[in-house]
Amino acid sequence: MSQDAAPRKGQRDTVSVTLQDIAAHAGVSRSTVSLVLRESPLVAERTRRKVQRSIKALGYVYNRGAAALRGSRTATLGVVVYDIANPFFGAMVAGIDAALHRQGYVSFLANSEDSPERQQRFLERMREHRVDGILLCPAEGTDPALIATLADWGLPCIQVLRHVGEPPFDYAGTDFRQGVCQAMDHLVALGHRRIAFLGGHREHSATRERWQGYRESLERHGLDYQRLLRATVTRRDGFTLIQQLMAESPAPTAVVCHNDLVAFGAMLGLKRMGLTPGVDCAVIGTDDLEEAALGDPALTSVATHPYAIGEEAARLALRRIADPAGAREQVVLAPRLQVRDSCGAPASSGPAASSGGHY
Amino acid sequence: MSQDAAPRKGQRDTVSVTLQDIAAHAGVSRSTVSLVLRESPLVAERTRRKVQRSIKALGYVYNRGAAALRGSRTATLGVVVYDIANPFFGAMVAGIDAALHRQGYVSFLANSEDSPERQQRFLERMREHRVDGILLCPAEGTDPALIATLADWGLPCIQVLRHVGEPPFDYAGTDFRQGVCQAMDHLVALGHRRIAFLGGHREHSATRERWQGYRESLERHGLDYQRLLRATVTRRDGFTLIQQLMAESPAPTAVVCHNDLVAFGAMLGLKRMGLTPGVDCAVIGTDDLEEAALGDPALTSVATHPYAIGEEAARLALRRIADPAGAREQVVLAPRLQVRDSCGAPASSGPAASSGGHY
DNA sequence: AAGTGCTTTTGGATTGATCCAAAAATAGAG
DNA sequence: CTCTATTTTTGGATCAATCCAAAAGCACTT
Repeated sequence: MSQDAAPRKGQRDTVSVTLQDIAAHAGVSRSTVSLVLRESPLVAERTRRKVQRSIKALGYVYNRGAAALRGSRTATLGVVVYDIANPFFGAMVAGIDAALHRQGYVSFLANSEDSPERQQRFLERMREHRVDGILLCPAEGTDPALIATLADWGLPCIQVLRHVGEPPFDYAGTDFRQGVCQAMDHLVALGHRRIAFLGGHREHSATRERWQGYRESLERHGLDYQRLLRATVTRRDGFTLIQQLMAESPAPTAVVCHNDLVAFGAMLGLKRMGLTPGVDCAVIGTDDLEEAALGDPALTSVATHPYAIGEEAARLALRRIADPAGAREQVVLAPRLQVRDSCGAPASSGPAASSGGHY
Repeated sequence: MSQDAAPRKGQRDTVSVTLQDIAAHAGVSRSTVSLVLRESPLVAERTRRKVQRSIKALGYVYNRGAAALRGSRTATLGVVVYDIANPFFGAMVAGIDAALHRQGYVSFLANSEDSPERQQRFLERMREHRVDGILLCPAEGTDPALIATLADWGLPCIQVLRHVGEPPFDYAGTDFRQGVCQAMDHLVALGHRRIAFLGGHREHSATRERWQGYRESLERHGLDYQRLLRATVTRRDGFTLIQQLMAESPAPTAVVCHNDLVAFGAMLGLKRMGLTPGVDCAVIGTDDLEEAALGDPALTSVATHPYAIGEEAARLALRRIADPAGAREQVVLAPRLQVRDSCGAPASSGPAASSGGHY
């Protein structure tokens, strides 16, 4: 009879070791063991060691679910992106992952595919799982009220890359406006005066910021030529649009692209027309993906540091969880123009210097 | 005094609505509400509706943590990949995500960066979170004993893409051997007789399978030329290795690459030498990433369907969770050669037909 | 009216940790 | 050798659900 109660070898997965068991083994109370596990400074050194020995001896596994039920943290976070197959987001998620891991956090990932409905379902599920916070790259068409809803739910939310709703909110991203300005300045310095902008999702903060940078730069440099082609953000779009554009008269001598994928497409489109990227038309991308350096020609690109954005977003989330009432923060990294071979001076001018304007 | 106990508007996050509250509101017991939530057929239709109305009225949020404590499932899964920034894995994760979401599951993601230590830490954390199962793309250098350890932990584990340890185990992937064979057959049919293989991680099932396909094909077609260049799996490797290879004498007339990234690098390397991919040397990739179709020239590639692999892996995981003692399964998808412009007949022969061998 | 076989519903025990106020042990001062 | 002050330790209540055996309700027979 009493034999039945003994823990059976090799079948431990049914009956798991609990705090109680360790307490008994170490000759202390449940509470003390709990304190040891949470590395409380209250516990005396000798006791701590004794308990830790018992933990090892019994092969104890901490039950985070049980801890979360009584405590206030789950040490989990929800991460929503809209296109995980895009290497930009891959790198960003890698950054998030690295930063969270260091702090003992772990994250649920969802791919919204830019569908607000999918996004909503995932967020509701995250609420049921009692995550400590959310990292959100809002899907296109996200209701701005969502941010307030999450606040009502008591769920800290850090927006990443794009943002919706009214400030103040927590946000981590890059200064896309400044990035485009850098690209434009560089082109103007090389002598370009007809510069087009290629691509950009419909209505989004990240797109608006780029367009703003484009328009501002035109004005600042007193350029008349303005050509802003909206489109989605794929390689194929770049391929198609550049060919339309180069058939116009006058054609641009340079294009700045919404992202690297569009730029790759544009370079390919130029080649398809028998033109040489960087000679017949300068091309600048945005993101500086790994492949940019190995393009043909190597692509000049505005580096937006997705890995770093991910890290910053994760850190910000942890700060907000620690201090939910703290002032909202906006971490905006500075982009950096990575100059390579895809943009030279305009065709008619020599390999001339930084004083623009002989076109 | 008693006013203080009343739930305060707009501050509901401190005191949450529980089953008990709903039971009281609907005039039934806690157990009945629980049954309704789990869609048990035991509950009478009238009762169900009454309870559901109360759930809506009180704005109840299911607490999955509490449910998991008493019940046996957490409806969560751990997913480990080794390079989330690689678009192949991005697509795979998207497939996993889609399949899990449909079943109400949600997944923790970790990026091991091919470090067995990071992988180990994550798996331990997953155990503490009591996930129902693991989808594992084992990091390079993973101890084969890991699979047995996970089994000891009572954690179902589906290996994806690569596998370690002894069969039987659960696995989802592609038949890489067959993929390489398809590529080789195609090249031989076009008249190629000197075909090299480029790239491949050190020791891995997924690499071994490809090499096996290469060697088998050489033998089957009676080819003497054999050149297998090991390397890691990046664009840069392809770029470097192809240039070494083409400087040899005799040089190959075609290369099959470990993945598309290596193939892109190889095409770029050929151009750098003044050669034309698809004319001076045929190139075939593996994976068929989105960018393959838009390469210059468009890349012929063995499609390995990462999204589908992700879906299959997720489905297999759910099956194994439902039936932990069931027979182990290996879901191996068939790859498909996607013919494009990067491989023609060898330079000296005409645009000749399917009867190989005039070289 | 009692008995039979269903379908529904129920309360108490249980899961495994944390919180908290209070008790116990120890150190230091007079 | 007390008495206080400080450091450690503790047990009971609690978190919010599920499990399970038993009770209640209900429709039919007989």
